Amino acid sequence: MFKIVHQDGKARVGRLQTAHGTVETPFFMPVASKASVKAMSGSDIEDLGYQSLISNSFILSLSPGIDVVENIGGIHKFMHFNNTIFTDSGGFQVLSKDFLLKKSDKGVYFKDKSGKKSLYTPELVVENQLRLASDVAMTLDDVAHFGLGGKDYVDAIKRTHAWAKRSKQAHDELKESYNSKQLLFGICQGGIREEYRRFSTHKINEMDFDGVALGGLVVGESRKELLESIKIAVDSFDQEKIKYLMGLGSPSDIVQAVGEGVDCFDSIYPTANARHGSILTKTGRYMIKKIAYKHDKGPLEEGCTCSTCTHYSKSYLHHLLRTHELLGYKLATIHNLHFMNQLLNNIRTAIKEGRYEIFKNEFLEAYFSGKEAKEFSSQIQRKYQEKEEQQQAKYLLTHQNSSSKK
RNA sequence: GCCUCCAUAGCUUAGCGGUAGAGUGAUCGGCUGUUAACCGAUUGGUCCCCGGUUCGAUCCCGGGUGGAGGCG
Repeated sequence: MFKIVHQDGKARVGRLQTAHGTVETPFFMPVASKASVKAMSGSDIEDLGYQSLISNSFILSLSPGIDVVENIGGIHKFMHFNNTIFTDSGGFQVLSKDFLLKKSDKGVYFKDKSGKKSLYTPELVVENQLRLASDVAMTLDDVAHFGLGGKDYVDAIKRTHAWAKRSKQAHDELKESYNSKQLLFGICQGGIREEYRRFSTHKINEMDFDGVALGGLVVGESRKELLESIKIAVDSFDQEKIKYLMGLGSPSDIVQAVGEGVDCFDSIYPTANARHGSILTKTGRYMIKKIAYKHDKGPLEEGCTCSTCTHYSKSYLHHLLRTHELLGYKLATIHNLHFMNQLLNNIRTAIKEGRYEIFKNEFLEAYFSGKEAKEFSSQIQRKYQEKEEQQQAKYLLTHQNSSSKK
């Protein structure tokens, strides 16, 4: 199921075995909520070298419906992706005003676009994921909004634990009738309060899931608070278990989290950024739609081996994304996902070679001291300065005029 | 040559006797378990010109100029 094969400080390389192959950790999963990594086919994701992705059973239950995917023979066949597929529970969607109607100890009442209300119990959510035939299912959890009072966190924790227990029981009972080898991961909550997080981690750990996840993070905390919470949770989890930090996706955050012992990530970060024209590179993020790239003949990132960078220029991507050409979304997504996969490759290699700390520091140094970012910020500063001077001159002029009239 | 209509932000245009909004574009930023090809900020106007009426005209009147259409 999961085996650690290299350890370097707190960072480790492991192997997660699922019904659809082995995934080497640490790994990053692109998000395919509606059974599609936006702009990409399942084969595209395989071609980029991804061993896994994550979909969302709640969102699939709204459309096309669990039965549709089940009847076609499961989510792998449905979206034509043959490696490991995780499915999320819908727990994160309790944060969404568009979905959430009401929470109760029974479960969550969600509404769809038409306003139709349905109850999602932990048991139903587990069964939906079995019907989708994903390789790894997540329990339904209850996420508190960041910054709320202690009571909200305590309620969320209590519910999450009760639901986790019910999920596990339902999964154990149903698994056989579905003839499934699906794994089930439990999720801890607790926000950024140390005692809450520690308590929740401990409780979830006790229930002996196939893997454990850190939930309720990356929802508004500072980087420092996030890192502290990760440390606490990782510390309280059984070290032999695979640890999944849900929702984390920026390159710098991942590099740091791996250093604390996290094995698995998922996020919309690289894909959403790509579609919005934000390109990931070793020297930081930059915006391809900026006027500066209109005539740039170079690739998105110098030295990148992705199919976008080997075939197309910044100028072309600049044009495609500005004119909302569909190809632009795909080419940019290819680059960002290639970048992430490459990053995780490098991370694993560094751990295997016992130099993770050095790798981490070098990466962060380069990522945050991006030449391009610096150049542009100074350009902007200059521009604003000029503008301010102009406005001041204009003001003085009108002021003089009006006072001379008087 | 005559008649009709039009002229407001780079573009497409609202609008009103008390000096103007929108969409789009442009510039910049943000996206971290996605119903998000999205969201936000900023920038942007001699309201075609010259007169007249009026306390006050982008608005009403006259004359230009430019454009569109119609008739010769």
